Amino acid sequence: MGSLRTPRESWVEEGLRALASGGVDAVRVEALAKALGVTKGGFYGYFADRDALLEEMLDTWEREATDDVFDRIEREGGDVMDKAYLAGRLTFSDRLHPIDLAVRDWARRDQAVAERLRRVDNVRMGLLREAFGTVCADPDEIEARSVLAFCAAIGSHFLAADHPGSTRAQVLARAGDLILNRPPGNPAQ
Amino acid sequence: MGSLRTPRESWVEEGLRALASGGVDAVRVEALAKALGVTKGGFYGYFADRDALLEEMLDTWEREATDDVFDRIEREGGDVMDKAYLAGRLTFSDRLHPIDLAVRDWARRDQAVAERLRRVDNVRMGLLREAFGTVCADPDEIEARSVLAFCAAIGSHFLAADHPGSTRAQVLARAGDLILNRPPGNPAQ
DNA sequence: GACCTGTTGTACGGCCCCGTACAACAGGCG
DNA sequence: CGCCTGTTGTACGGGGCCGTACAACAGGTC
Repeated sequence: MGSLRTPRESWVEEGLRALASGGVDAVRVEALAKALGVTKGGFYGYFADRDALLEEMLDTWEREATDDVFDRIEREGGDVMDKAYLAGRLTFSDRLHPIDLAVRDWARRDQAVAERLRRVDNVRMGLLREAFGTVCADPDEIEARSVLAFCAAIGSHFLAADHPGSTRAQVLARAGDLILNRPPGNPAQ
Repeated sequence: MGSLRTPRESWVEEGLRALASGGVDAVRVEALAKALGVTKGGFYGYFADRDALLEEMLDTWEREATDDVFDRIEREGGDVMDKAYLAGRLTFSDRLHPIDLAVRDWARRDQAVAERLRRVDNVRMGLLREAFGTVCADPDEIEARSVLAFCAAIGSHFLAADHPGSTRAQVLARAGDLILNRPPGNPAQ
């Protein structure tokens, strides 16, 4: 029995790489094959077609962005705010974040993807609500601060403006202070 | 001399429509022609190639998103905060906003587009800084609140989460209160 | 009406991609 | 070693798109 020279996961992995760097339209079977150093011959042994790969890529991303993050959080422990920070760091990791942004744009044009993203974002918002629940009591304010934090995290990667006299990181740190309703200059994410 | 049956602007307009609804990769000469009810025959009389059209689409967008907005603001008058609100309403109009989001994603993969977006976002941030300058004095805080407002505006259109018990608009209104550091329930954008 | 000028339709070559069919092949097993 | 099983390379048909060439055409002008 011949061994799996280019296993299923390689295609998914390479697909996610293409998605992250070029968007959905960059996920093309023949291009992935070339990137893997093979031809597309073996691809159709694992996947019915390109859509099946896209589906499985989304499965992988959804699992990594929710279950895997939760597992990691549970293992590390800490208080609710620590957990939210850790979730943020895992979500905006070098691996997940580019995929996240690509999926977000993809979701604008594909209803099924939008549905998946909704599930993932709801999980994340749940963590944020928990965290902000330790800072204020009014549910509407919790919701508003959570959305603000989430939008800042996403939006800052789509915002192209300069900040004369400071770095993006400094500005975001200060924005974090505002969102958490605390004086400037504290330890932060 | 034959008249311009499908003038230059038609192509640009249809291109922007395709960009807004499907991203750059949806801007294809033959598809635009079909949408315009003609063949691509005339296209290459106006444009050297597809890239020339993309360039001109970006010119049009950049002008509408900056100069045209400024002209309108100057004509309408009002105080600085009113101007910022009006700029926001013009920027997030049904026409400009979908284009804006598509350009934002496009910019992640094209350096020249990123440069244009940077110019446009800098103009917008300038308006926000002016507006927040009337609310607080610390430049760092002005910057942080401006970025927060901008990120909320962009990010809320990439965020897929639900808000149990309230609408996205309500949550954003409350977030606006937080950004402007005012008590909830005031008139807002 | 004949003519000119510039727009449009049609046809083409080239390229890239999808999905299929099948032959070539590598490695484990008898 | 020869067989078997499953992976891979190659070749193909079909489709979409780009950019070019040229013929057909419509609207003005004389």
